Amino acid sequence: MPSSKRPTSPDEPGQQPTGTENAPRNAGGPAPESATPTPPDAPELIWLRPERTGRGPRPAHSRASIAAAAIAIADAEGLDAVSMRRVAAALGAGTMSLYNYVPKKEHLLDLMLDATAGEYELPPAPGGDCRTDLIALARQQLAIFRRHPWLPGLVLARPGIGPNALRYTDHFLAVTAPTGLGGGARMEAMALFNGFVCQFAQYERTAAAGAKWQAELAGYLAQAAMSGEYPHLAQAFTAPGPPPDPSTAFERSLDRVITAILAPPP
Amino acid sequence: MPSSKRPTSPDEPGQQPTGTENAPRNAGGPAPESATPTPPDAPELIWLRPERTGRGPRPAHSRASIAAAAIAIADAEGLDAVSMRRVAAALGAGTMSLYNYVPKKEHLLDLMLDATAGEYELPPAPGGDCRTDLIALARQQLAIFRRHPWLPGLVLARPGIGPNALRYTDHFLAVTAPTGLGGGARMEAMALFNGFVCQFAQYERTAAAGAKWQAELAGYLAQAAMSGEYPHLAQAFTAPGPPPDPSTAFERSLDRVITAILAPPP
DNA sequence: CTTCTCTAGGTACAGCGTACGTAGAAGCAC
DNA sequence: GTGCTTCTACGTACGCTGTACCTAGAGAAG
Repeated sequence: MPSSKRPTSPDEPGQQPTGTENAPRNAGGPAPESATPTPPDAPELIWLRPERTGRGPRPAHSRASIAAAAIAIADAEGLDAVSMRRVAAALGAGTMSLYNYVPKKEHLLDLMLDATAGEYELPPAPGGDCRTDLIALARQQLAIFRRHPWLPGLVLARPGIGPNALRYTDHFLAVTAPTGLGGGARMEAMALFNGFVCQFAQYERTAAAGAKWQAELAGYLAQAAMSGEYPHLAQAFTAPGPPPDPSTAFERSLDRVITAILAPPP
Repeated sequence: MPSSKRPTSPDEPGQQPTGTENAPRNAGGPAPESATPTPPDAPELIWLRPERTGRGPRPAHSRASIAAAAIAIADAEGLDAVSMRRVAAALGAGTMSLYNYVPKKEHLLDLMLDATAGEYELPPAPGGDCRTDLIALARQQLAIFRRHPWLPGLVLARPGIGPNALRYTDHFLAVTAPTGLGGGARMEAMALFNGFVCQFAQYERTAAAGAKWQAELAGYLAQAAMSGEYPHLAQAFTAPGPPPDPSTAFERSLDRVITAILAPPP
């Protein structure tokens, strides 16, 4: 595959994901010649690779410390500042040494993703009222997203599942157990729930990104409404009554989402 | 701005978006010396820049043709194949000529985004039943997303609003007018609605991305459920009853989302 | 001790976005 | 018409990216 640089998106659906450059290795040969540096059947999912095989010298770093270093950079300077060189330098390591821990940059992102999922403080057991529990969970999720402005974009682009994300999933399933919904339905509900919080955080982030951008957008919208091409938009703009309070927008929409989740299956 | 390469995300919220390299130009000087190549107050939003000023030679290309070329590349080879060089070559133009039409690559993405929003075939007036109209709209949206597998990722990363997106917005507002909700509330409803469809499409895309990846994920999940660390996950896996049919997952969740939208304000 | 496997890290390459500068074409004022 | 101005086209160059490949050397297994 000649094209490199696939920073966020996993891959296209139409073509084989990554097997192209691994498959031809030892293809057809009965004896695997000499050694196997990263064997062809190595799992794509980083969580399926053991962190340490216990053979050679002890690694100088851990997945946790690598993730922490990358997160620190992303928090301070944005996700685009997280390059392999940058993270390696932050760890005091050579650039290519990082590749001993993380076969591809995507996996570094996976590490970051799951590390943030470890920031949840989940109660040992659900509180009892499903709606209350879900609201508390959503608020905590939004807080984490706000703490790491780059996170929503990453979550939306890469549906990764690491150990910490599993802990979260387990908690969500526990909280929604009283609904009587089946496991599959509750997973779908979780997707809806997470998706909403994540998108809200992402919207918040871009809205806060720049006053100029927002002012321009408002101007463009107003101009469009005035043009007469978009009558309903114009009407929505000039409608009577107070506009909805933006500071409670999250709770308001969250309420609708939870209602949708708790509704009985059709 | 030393850091370039910001493929999808707009910017960090903490720092000024792009004014850094434009502001110092002619700062304090009373007379604007000589010419103004891309003046400092040029709008960030591409839709606020006129496509043609009518002075020099006629441009050889149009925004529409540029967007079409970029979309063709993205459809065929994925969003990462869309580089300025690649698009310019597809147009038969020199790389840097593209920058006469599109000041930054982000704006090229905006063009692509709005071009796909032009693929909706919207009826001249709402059909009458709000739920029916919304279901039809969601199906059309999903169809567009499936036609352009790279689209969900882009939409999730960049909340762009061009002329075609405005047409869509206007239609949504028209369809939801009978709900009695205010303009702001209907905009929030639209965000919820679009977000759901987009995330669903994005999920579909990654699920279809590779059999190996999906198999590994399933294996990892099963192993996690077996480990005893995630009791509710395990229970959800072994629960009795048929798992929900994946082929109707979209309609099922869409139904919940529409219910949430149509619910009266609290 | 030998051997084998693992880690650390340097070098190199193709490709990216785009700043900058030059050459020439087309519209406007006269 | 002439001349000025403003636009378009595009080559070159820079700093950055992910990562393939290779060489040493450390440390456990036999």
